[in-house]
Amino acid sequence: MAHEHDHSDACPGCAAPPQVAFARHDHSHCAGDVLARAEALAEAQGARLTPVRRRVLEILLEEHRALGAYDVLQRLAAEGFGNQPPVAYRALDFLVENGLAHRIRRLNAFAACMHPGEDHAPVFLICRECNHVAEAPAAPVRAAVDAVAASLGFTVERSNIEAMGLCPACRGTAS
Amino acid sequence: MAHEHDHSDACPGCAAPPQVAFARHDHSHCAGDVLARAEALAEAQGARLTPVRRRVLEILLEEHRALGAYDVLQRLAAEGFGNQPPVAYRALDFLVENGLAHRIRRLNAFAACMHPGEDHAPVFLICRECNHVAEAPAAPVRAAVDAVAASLGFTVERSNIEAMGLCPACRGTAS
DNA sequence: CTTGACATGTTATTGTATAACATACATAGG
DNA sequence: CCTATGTATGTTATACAATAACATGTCAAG
Ligand SMILES: [Zn+2]
Ligand SMILES: [Zn+2]
Ligand SMILES: [Zn+2]
Ligand SMILES: [Zn+2]
Repeated sequence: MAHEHDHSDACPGCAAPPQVAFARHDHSHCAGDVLARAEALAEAQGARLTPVRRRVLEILLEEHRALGAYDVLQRLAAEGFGNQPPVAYRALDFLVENGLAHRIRRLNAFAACMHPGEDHAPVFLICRECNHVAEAPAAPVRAAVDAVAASLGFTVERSNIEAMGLCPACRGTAS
Repeated sequence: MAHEHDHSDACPGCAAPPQVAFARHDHSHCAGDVLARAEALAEAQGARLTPVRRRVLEILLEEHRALGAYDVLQRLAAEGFGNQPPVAYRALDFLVENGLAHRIRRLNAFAACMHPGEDHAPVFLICRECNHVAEAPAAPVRAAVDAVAASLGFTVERSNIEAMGLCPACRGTAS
């Protein structure tokens, strides 16, 4: 489980962020679901989801938002894991490398992947007001990138597609 | 002029990068052209292209590649401008803000905009071998991003679209 | 048991970016 | 002319992000 408490109760980890996500997903259970899928995926790939790595993934899922490496590190240290930057960076890099998390370059931060296993080329929508990050599937976007790259003879291997703007909640408030 | 020397001669600034860009543009004159357009654009927008700012833009154009803020700073200092980080960051931020340069987050670097004034949503193609960066127009990509954002009620204001991969030259070499 | 591969941990350093404040310079209003 | 105001530049200092290099621990193959 991603949380130490019953998920059907008020969930501090999930409910905490005031900006409760603009994506329409089952927020109260997504963390647990994703973690289960992530475990299966790691197993299938022969990747070892060790305690630190797993805990980092859980932390990202519990927060349900983008966290800086040092934020993660702080939590790890409080739980008895190493308290030096490489501990966090190595675990985060592992997760990114294995498709279990993403790096949000605009924020110098990391977020759990909400669709592990599904071969996806995600677009990240970042609200400039509440800082909430949504991971949206974007096959068409990736296709368009590939097309323009191909026209220049460039071969795309990885891509970061990040958009800043206003989420529905914050756009309403701003009026 | 962007250069102190006659551009029809061998141009150290322009010819230097071994990887001569995979985009098909007139490299020997693009810097001068872009600078001229940038000046006109700044004028039109009421933005003041002061000596430092202009010099930073020239540096980016001369190198014709993505430069870190500290690379730029080093050159500025060598020419008698301030030698502290904010000097470079402020000029670079100004250029980005006014559409005269772009920030390549993946590289923690900045590059002159090759199409100033044209309302463009650029895609950056970054070669992992030679580090060359090409700025490709990408209206279809931006449209796709807008579409997925709209479906979630998100309003896109700015976007970073960066792709890592192999440029034509390096793909040939790698074989 | 020894070896090798890999994960974790630590120390130290490098690289990137901004806060806060001081100074210069223009230009508009009195 | 002179001062107020806005904006640009410069400096010091610090915060934030990432990696290099090395030491220790763990486990499984040979
Ligand atoms: Zn949740
Ligand atoms: Zn928001
Ligand atoms: Zn050139
Ligand atoms: Zn290349």
